[in-house]
Amino acid sequence: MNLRERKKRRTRDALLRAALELFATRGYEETTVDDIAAAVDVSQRTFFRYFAGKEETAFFVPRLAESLVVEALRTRPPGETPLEALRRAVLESWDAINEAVEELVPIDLHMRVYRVIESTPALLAAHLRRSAELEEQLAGIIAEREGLDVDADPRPRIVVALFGGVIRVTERLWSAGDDVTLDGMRELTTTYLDQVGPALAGNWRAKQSP
Amino acid sequence: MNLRERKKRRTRDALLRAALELFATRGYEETTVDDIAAAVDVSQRTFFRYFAGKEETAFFVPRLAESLVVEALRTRPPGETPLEALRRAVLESWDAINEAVEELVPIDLHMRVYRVIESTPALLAAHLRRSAELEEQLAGIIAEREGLDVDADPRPRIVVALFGGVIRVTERLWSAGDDVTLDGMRELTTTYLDQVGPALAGNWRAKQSP
DNA sequence: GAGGCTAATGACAGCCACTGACAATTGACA
DNA sequence: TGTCAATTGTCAGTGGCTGTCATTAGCCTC
Repeated sequence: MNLRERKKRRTRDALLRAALELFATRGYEETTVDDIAAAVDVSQRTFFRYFAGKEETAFFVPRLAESLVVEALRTRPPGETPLEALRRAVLESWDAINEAVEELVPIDLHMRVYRVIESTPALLAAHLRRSAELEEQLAGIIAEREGLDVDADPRPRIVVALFGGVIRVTERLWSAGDDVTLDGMRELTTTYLDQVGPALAGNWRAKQSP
Repeated sequence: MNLRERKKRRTRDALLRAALELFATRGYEETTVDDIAAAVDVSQRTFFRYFAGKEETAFFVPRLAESLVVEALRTRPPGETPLEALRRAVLESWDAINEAVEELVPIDLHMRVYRVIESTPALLAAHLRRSAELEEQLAGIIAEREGLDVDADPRPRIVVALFGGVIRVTERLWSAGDDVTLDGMRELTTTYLDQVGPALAGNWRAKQSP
């Protein structure tokens, strides 16, 4: 890698970390692009040459994580049911995500930013749209696994929507709760995914959930 | 109602219709707030006194529709299962929605704006966030019906997430397709909701979806 | 129905996200 | 080392949105 390339990477990472740090401490809306640029001592214009917008910095790390999940789903054995494959893809890429993220920013910072995303309307909206795009990808992979046409058969999209819904409910609860660690999130996720079956079983009043 | 009140209502409606008309013909991003204000011959500042932002005009009508669905769910008989109640609440408030909307703007204009929402990233993001808020409300009502605590038991949120997911898949397909009528949407919705059961049944390869 | 009160409006200035254009700088490479 | 291309800074401008203040217009009382 060139000196030039290295310099660019360094600037980008510095901007990213400065932005996330500011978001986590001061809040997203309270941080201006000028603040971020000033923290790294570059012009505002340069910031926009590295990131399409302020928002993009907040989703830089999540995007990384998502790509790993997609990869994991692609390599799931074809014997598993769609819901099973999705579940395992998420849970088993957890460590790889952790590792990849840590190389970019401290995992703790990432977790704090995650909470900012959940609690900032503009960011939450963007997050949900990004999730919708991810679900579209996942549905495509599921359809392929099952030998179906996504546009002709609605079922792949429906299972993925269900799955995504559970994930989102989990994220929300996690970010609102006290245990804001990575393990806390993993635990919540497994618990909730295990609830999907019972939740759809019909009459809830018979047996209460634990 | 005062002359003052009537005048305000007229101004608001004029701004709303002008905005939607512009969005539908020229596109959302291509329409400036100044354009909207100019079309009604008021100052830009006045626009912002009626609407919190450009976005709000696009979601004024959907908000109305949502409130009717919430109302419908509240009055569903307690014997129905959660999914049943949700399904019927949506389908049976359809006519009421149609009526209420028509009083504000031509239904056809509303349908055209709906497509703009689905195809404009910024609006789609806002739409998804609003949907998430609506789902939160619906989950609360479901929990109440079943005598559960939403925060202790995840199942209400999970069913609503599934339901919402199906609705969103429907909206997306509808807005991308050719039959952009109200009846077309209603039909798609019933079809898809009927698919929920089969989609979760596990092995799809056995029986293909019609 | 004149006059005072209050609410709605317009005009203006300013902040912030973002973009295009051009000049200055800096690394790459012969 | 000198030339070329990529990176950066500066400047000017647009669009969404807000605060402020003076002006206007409906309302209500005497």
